[in-house]
Amino acid sequence: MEPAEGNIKSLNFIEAIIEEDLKNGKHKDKIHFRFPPEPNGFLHIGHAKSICLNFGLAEKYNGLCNLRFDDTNPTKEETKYVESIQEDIQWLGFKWHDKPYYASDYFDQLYEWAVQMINEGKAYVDEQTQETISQQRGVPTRPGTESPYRNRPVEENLELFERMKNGEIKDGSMILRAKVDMSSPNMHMRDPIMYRVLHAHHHRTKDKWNIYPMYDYAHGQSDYIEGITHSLCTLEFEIHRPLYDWFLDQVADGPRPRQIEFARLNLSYTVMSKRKLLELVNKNLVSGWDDPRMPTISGLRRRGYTPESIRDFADRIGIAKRDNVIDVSLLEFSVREHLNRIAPRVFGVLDPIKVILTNYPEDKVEVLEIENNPEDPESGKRKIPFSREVYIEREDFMENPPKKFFRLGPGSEVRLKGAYIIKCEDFKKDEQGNIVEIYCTYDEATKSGGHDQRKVKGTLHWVSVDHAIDAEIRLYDRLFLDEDPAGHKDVDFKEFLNPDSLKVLQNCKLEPSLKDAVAGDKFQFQRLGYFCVDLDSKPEHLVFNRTVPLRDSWTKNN
RNA sequence: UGCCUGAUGGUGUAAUUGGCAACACGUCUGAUUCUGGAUCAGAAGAGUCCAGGUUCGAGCCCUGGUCGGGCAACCA
Repeated sequence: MEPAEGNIKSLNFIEAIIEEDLKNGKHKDKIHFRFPPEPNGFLHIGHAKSICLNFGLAEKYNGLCNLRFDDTNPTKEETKYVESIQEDIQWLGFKWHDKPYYASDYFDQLYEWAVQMINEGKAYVDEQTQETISQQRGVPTRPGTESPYRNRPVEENLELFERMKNGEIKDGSMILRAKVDMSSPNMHMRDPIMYRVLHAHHHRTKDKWNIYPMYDYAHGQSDYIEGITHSLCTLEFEIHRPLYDWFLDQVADGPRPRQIEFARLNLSYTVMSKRKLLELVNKNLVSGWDDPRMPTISGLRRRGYTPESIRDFADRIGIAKRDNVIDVSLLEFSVREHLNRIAPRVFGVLDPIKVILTNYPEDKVEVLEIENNPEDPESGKRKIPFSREVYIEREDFMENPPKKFFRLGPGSEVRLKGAYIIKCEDFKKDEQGNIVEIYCTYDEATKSGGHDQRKVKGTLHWVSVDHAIDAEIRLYDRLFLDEDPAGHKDVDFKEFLNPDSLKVLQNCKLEPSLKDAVAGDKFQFQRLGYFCVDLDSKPEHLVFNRTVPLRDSWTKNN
């Protein structure tokens, strides 16, 4: 994963800014980033991009990165989300500076600054209705009109704001507004709201506050309080930057943070908004935030993705300002790449059909040695029992195979991997015409590792019937059938849900070494794909998730 | 019709003060393989949204367009 020597990865535009600043000695202390999630949902792969960016930059430039919960809206935020967010960041392998920070820790300071702004005539209490205020704000093409309360005396503002804080004011009946510019072409500058009245219980400050600051006011000030140097956010906040700077102007006298925007991640065949993901969860269209089909970090984790693969993915997609849609296959490439290196190879038959080796002794059991991972010489070997009856994959046999079918068919030969070359002599069908048993002979001289170098085109995975253990296997496919499910004006994204995104297979046959596998263990089921043990798995009922199939140039071309 | 912003192979990202458009994924060949995986070798694929201009020379600079994204929550 390290770039080859001489192949230095070029800087993205944010790194270019940082290096320029560093060169000019702009930052006296360490550069300081922050990742500021709102605890109102689980983190997804788009957040992973941002996490890798912020924490990654801190690592690269020997700086710091805070985790700060942007918890200014108690009506949507919950403790369970702050817990999952911390778990996900740590799982990805990043460490935040010091301790988790919270915007709510700054409510007192924010309040004081607001009072100061009132005193300086830069903020006022407005008591018009929401509709009126919205109307007065006007439209982007025409200036807004000023509120009749805009120039009310400081004393009055002070008193009213105090009453708002003390809980004497009804929700929605008064707000504190910054006095900026009602005629600005930037709607965010038309006297933005700083505080609203909310008699809501906050997950941390409990019932202390009856007013809560808005994002625009709280965010930049929080950055400033924490000494953030680079405040990275997504493109939709670009238009907020003048306001971000304006609020900073009101209080800052030292070095101030600089907001830089980059394009958020879009992934094909999925949705990436917390609102939509929440909807899938609430309507039970998925099993939860960590459903393996979800693009959440917890979903990917349960699906069998590794932190390394996600960080590698984040690395590959880069950072820029133009809108982008990354193909999910790139994410899949990253997991395969990592799992190929680390996942032990095992045999598992998803759709078993019995093969009987007619010339193999009835009671004989051979213990064969097979290497665990040809990609990893350190991984050693394991023992696997072989006997007269084995299961192979149903689709590895065809009664009338096409020309280039390298597997089993009447009269043809294949190798059972790690064992012998076998030849199909006959097969049996039931009344419905389904093949139920295949009869083969084995060639004793072709035992794996022996001297006979006879080659056959096909190699199959298999499991000894008497030694097989049963398992449930969950096969996942993309959650949506449309490349951009949320991109249709007239069709709800849920219309594009893939009805076959989950297939549960029972009575799959696995090699006995898998008996003690525990949740999270990852394997390559030879010739099939990468699988991991699911959270639901129990010793008496193993459950595996398919993380991703192997690349397959056969089915792709047929 | 206002403001902000972007445009480079199919996808994503590069291209130092203007100097032969590069890398990765994908695709296609071939080699190799006891995984139709992996690996290795190679190829095709853009002349940089358009039109002008400056320059010996423009993806980079200038002018004017076109197209895409965002902005009018007491959300973040």
